[in-house]
Amino acid sequence: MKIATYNVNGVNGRLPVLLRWLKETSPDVACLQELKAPQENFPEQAILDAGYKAIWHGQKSWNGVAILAKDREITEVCRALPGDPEDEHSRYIEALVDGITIGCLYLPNGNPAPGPKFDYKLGWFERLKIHAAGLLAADKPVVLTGDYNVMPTELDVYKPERWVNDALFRPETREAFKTLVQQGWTDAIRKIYPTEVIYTFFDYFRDAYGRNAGLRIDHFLLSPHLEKRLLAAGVNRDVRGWEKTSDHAPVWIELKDDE
DNA sequence: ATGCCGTGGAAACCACGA
Repeated sequence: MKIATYNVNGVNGRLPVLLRWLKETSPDVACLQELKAPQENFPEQAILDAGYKAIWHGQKSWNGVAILAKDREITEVCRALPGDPEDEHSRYIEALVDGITIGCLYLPNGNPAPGPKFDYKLGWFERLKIHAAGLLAADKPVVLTGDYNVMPTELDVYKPERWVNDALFRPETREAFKTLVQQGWTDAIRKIYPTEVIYTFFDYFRDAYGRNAGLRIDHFLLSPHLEKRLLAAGVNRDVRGWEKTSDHAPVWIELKDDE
């Protein structure tokens, strides 16, 4: 089973690219972030026509997450990260697909840091850790994937020294990601490629893609059950070079079928 | 060091992103 994640940066503006990517790479499950569309403006029919069922949590202007599945049922578990009823951002949706719990997340950017946006990011991280610990304790196959807005190590940044004070790379942010992983999760890309430079995001300007001036901020965290089933992982880097494309590239994993 | 680009929504600019 192939599972992919893609920060589309506007699901309607990106629809031709999204449909082409689905057709060319044919993931069984696709987690989308940054829909930037209210609930009623999600392009459900076009996605159904492409062969995918979908659940989504939209929001006017910003955020928004979705889970798509081809030829499979999607059973929604929740559409908010527990722990703060005041949080109105659409940044988390969770579903069961083929017995796998799939958490699709869009972690806050957090800039400028320090400040209230950075506090919100760290608070969101703390809630994610609590939720993730509960998922591990349930001892089931789980994937937590999406745009984490974190470069975990210097290997994941084209010029680390320029990012040390940025909310995506500050010590507090890296520490939060590290302690999350240390609960018992596996970073799928790093399991397959421990030392390679791999990026999932390239700024739109100054030809960041052409210069390979990127960041690795979209991640797959796997529970122990799924770590054993991991066959392959990668980035659809060429998608970032398409016309009218997102500033993120899709990331994917391939899992062995359950016995 | 920087929003130089891009999106959405409102209103011919602004917020936001990483």
